[in-house]
Amino acid sequence: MIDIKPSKADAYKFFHEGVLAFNRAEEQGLRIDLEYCERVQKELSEEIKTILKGFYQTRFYKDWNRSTKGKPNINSNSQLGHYLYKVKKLEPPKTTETGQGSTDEEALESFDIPEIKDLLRVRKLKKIRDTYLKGFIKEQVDGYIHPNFNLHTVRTFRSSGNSPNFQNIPKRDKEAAEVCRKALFARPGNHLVEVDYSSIEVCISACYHKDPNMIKYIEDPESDMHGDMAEQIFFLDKLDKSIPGHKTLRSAAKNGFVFPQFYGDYYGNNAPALACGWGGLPENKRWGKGQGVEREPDLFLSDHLRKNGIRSLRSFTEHIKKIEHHFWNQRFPVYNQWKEDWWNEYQAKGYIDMYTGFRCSGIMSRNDATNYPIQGTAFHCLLWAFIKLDKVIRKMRLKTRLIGQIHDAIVLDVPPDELKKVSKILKKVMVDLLVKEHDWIIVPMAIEMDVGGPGESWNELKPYEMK
DNA sequence: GGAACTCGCCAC
DNA sequence: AAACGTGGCGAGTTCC
Repeated sequence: MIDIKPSKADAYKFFHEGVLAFNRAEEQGLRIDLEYCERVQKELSEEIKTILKGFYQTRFYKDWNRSTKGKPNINSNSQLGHYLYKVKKLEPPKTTETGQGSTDEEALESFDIPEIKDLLRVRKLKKIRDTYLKGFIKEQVDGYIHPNFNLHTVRTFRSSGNSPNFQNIPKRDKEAAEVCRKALFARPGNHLVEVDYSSIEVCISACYHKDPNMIKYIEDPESDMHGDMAEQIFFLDKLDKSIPGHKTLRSAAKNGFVFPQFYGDYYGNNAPALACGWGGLPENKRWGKGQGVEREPDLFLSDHLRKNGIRSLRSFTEHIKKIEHHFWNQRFPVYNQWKEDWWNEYQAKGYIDMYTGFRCSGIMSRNDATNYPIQGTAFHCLLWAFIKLDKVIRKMRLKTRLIGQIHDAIVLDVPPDELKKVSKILKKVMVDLLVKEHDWIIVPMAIEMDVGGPGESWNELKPYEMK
């Protein structure tokens, strides 16, 4: 069978159109509340000052100060590392790429030294103040920022962003997300809208490996891959879906096992991450009674695991090793075989081709070779929709503006009287047309939309019923 | 005094 | 046998 794919020329034309569409979005930009940014910067500076005032009085700081040749600097992680690991001779919980004792949040938290908690708090506040608020102010012109989107910087042919980077504004950390996103708005009276593809990398991976079990998970709305993995990992039965801890355990399975496995991680890293996810680690290599999330009233997860013969990280790791084997050999064997075949093909040819006509060459690891096509192609779905939407919106002379993009999501500025119409166009273009015009998309695609009220910030978006 | 590097941390 | 993919950016540090 002849495999018809877009050519490199098509890929070039596609990115050329993408650059133009992104450029129009950059020109639009989004509104920032400059006064808010400046006020919060000052408030953060005050809080930092107060924390440091106390910190400078501590024995911890004075010892550090004495042991450092030259000017002491509390922003210097190399000084902190020197003090903790050379002067105080603490054992580094982990090391960096270059073999130095790590001073990241996870490493520092393991010490339970109150002064270090202050330093971590300061680090977090400075991140918000200096990377985000300061970045917005720096790039602001007449109350608008114009984030840049690039198509020429990424090995996988994804996009990147800068000045400011619109693609890494805090979201998971509630405090940081609120402070940063409260600065950003649609035009006065308009809705800020964010529409994203659901699990797009999982869908696109299925288009490559065509694993029937994975396709079933995608097609059946009643099925739940992460829920199933949580059941298997934590010895839960079906009834457990109604218990309060289920949500925690499901997201532990999703973020501690399933996604890392898809990126090429292994059980040895998954087990400690999972144990953190339910609250059994890192303090205890062996867990006692009454630890972790409550599985049901008076039955904690540590007790539940003990009942199933898992009393320590060691036995939990063995358990996860078996689950990994099952995951790739029983649950998704076709995906597993595809990874093997794909890797062999790369080794034979020296490059990999995507459905979208792009070719990645150069030295790649096993994980690279299987991750790149999925990551790139997933983004190309978004880009295809972005280009199409840009055309449709202009042709229809709508006042709605495309203003940015975050790999699998599009951000728009929408007047109230266009909201309903735009939500229909989004569904039509991002789902119906995308699938119709790409014959290699063999699974259903889905989108979700969040909308802010008129005049509300990016922090206030709520789910929107698209119908 | 700037380029290049390291580290940490934000996003998907 | 080996062992998590892609970026940007601020601050500190080192090199020239």
